Parts: sequence; C-alpha cells; structure tokens
Amino acid sequence: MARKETITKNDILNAAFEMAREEGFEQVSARTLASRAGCSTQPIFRVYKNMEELGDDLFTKAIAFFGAYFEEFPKLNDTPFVNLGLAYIRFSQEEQNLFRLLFLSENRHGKSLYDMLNGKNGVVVREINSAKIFGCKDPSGMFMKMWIFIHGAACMTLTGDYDLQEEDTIKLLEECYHAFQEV
Amino acid sequence: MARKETITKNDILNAAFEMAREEGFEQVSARTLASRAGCSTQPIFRVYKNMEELGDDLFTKAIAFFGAYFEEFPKLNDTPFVNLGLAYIRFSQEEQNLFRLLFLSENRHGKSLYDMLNGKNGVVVREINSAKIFGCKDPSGMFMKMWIFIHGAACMTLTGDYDLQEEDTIKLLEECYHAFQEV
DNA sequence: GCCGTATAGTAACGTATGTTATTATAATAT
DNA sequence: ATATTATAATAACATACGTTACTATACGGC
Repeated sequence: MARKETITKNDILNAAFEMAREEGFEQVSARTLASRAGCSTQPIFRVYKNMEELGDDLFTKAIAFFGAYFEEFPKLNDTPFVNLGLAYIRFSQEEQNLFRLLFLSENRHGKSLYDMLNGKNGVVVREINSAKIFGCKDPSGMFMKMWIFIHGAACMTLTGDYDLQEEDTIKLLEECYHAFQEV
Repeated sequence: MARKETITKNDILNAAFEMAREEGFEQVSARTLASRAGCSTQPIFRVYKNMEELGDDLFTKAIAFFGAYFEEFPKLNDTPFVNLGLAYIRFSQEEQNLFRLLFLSENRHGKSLYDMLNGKNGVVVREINSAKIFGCKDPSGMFMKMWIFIHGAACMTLTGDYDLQEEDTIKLLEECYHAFQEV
C-alpha cells in the first residue's frame, strides 16, 4: 500500500538517549537528533507530537537505564547501604548528564527521587528490609539520613567538589552507616 | 564634551542579578535583560565585552549575595553546624535559581564549593574552630561529613524530594551532628 | 548657538530553535 | 504498469539568540 518505514520510533529514542547521555539533554534538538539518527527531522515529528513528548520518553528511558545500572552494579561491600551509595555516587561520575537529567532537573513526571528508586524493583524497600535484618532501630529514618548523605556526595562529585578514591568512599559510607546506627 | 551615561554598569548588573534570581540564570539574554533594565541592548555591550563576561560578574555577585545571606541568617540553634545547615538548606529553598547557579552548575571560576564558602569571611574555618571548641575529635573529617549531608539535604529540597518543617530539619541536623561526633 | 563626541536606539546579520508545508520517494493493491 | 499512499527529504516560517553597523541624541567646550 505504502512506503515502508525505515526509521522507527526506537531508532529516534535510542539516538536521543545516547545524545543526552554523551552530550547532555539540552543538546538534543530536532536537527542535531535527526543528524545523529541519520535522517531528516521529519521522522521525529511523525512518531512524536513534539519535542517535549520525546523528552518524556527519554526521561523514562533514563530511569530504566539507572535501574539496570543499579541492579548490575557489583556488590563491592557487604553492607547494602554502602553498596547503594557506591553505585549512586559512581553513577553520578560516569553518567553525569543522565544524573543531571534524573536527579537535578525539574521533575518531569512529578516523580520524587524516592518514587523513582522505589519503582517496580523496589530497591529502597529492599534496603530498608536489609537494614531491619541488620538490626537497625529506625530503618526508614536511617535510610533517609543515608540517602541524603549519599545524594550529597553524588551531587558534589558531579560538580567536582568531592573526589575520593573508591576505598575512601567506602570508608566514608561505612562510617556514616555506623554513626547513624548508634543514634 | 559628550553625552552623559544614563545606564551604568551597575544598573545592568543589578537587573541581570534580579532576573537570574527570579527567573533563572539561563533566562538572562541580551534582549530580556535590556528590557528589564529599560534600555536597548547597546548599553550592555558598552560595559561588557560580551554576555559571558557579564555572566562572570553575575556569578561573583551571587557569591557575595550568598555570603551576606549567610552572615545575616539568624542563629536559630546553638550548634554552629546546625545553623550552617539551616541557612544553607533555607537558601536552597528561597533562592532556588541562585542555588542552582552557585552550587549545581559547571563551576564558572574553577572555585570549589569549599573555596567559595571559605572566601574572605572564612565561615568554614570558623565552624571548624567552633567544632574544636565543642570537643570533636576529627573536626575536618566531621565537617566534611556534615557538609555532604547538608548539601544533600539542600539539593533534595531544591528538587522537592525533601520537604520538612524547620523543627524537623533542626532535629535531623542535630542527630547527624551527634552521630558524627561519636565516630 | 554650534561642534565634537560619547551614549543609546534601531535595525540588521548570522545562527539556532521548534514546527509545518511541500515535494519526492518507494512499496503495495489493483 | 499504474494508481494509491505512507514515509522521508527539502525548504520554509516564525521566533530567539549574540553581536555589530548604523543612526539619532544629548551633553560639555567653545
């Protein structure tokens, strides 16, 4: 009946995601994206009503990416909280642009940090349960403090205001964990 | 000899600062700024070589503003660290755009967070000395941890991921302070 | 009161943005 | 083979950006 589609919605989204990842979300414009995807701007507006709609999809994909990153992160430390922190801080280092998009922008979906981390996989709840097993008095209060700390370290990593070797970070997180357990 | 200047460098800078403060740094363009200052774009380029140069001045002014904010912040709590945190977190709430510019952008002057806070006034050093007085074993390690925590709370405040009443924040900061003192 | 000159306003250039109209293309049903 | 039709490329529109050329203006020295 008609011409076959050569550029799929996925092609567009993938190209956009890689651009956002490598060059930053704000660098993804209709033209630069088209160039990256090896087509004109037309296929973009065929599959997306406008650029904002693509941005929403991109954001969702970034959440999923972070989730996978998190799951696959090697368990370098026995304490779940420490591992959680290491993964998060490393993500802020290795995926600066995605970190900015996910955790430092105006929230695209109205989803809070907590909601995002506690989605389908429920890492947060899992960690809190671990904390219970590890005999912490107030697991959710504990988690909140740890999370604030971890988030702070990650944000400072991003801006270059914090730059420790991994062993030092582990030590720092362990100290925190124990400190918060006492109170 | 010549016409008198009606729009001074300060007029430009002040207008730019207020714009950045209210609407965000990225909203300050030559035209929007001119409109705000009640003139054409010409006076801007008379006193500034280009917009980037104005951006540098703006950033410097923002640092000074934060310093003043900090100095004038009421001493709501006896513990200096807690006060420090309260001021910082409140700043992130009340001056979201300036907070972003100062603490979450690519650093304009290559100045680290620490350097900025430890400028002429030396708040940081002062706090560390207070900590010594308060009998903390490792004041600088302690300060680092507190600062990471405070920064984390402020960043989460900015994105709406943390939203406690002031009394709760005080309680949280006090708990942290004591926790870190134990270790 | 006129002249020189620094200042400010107007308008333009070149570039980039999102988006849309138009044209060309390729695959299928007939 | 031809007509139909969804797809993709080209080109354009309206807007915004930094920046600069040009023009008008107003002030101080004479």
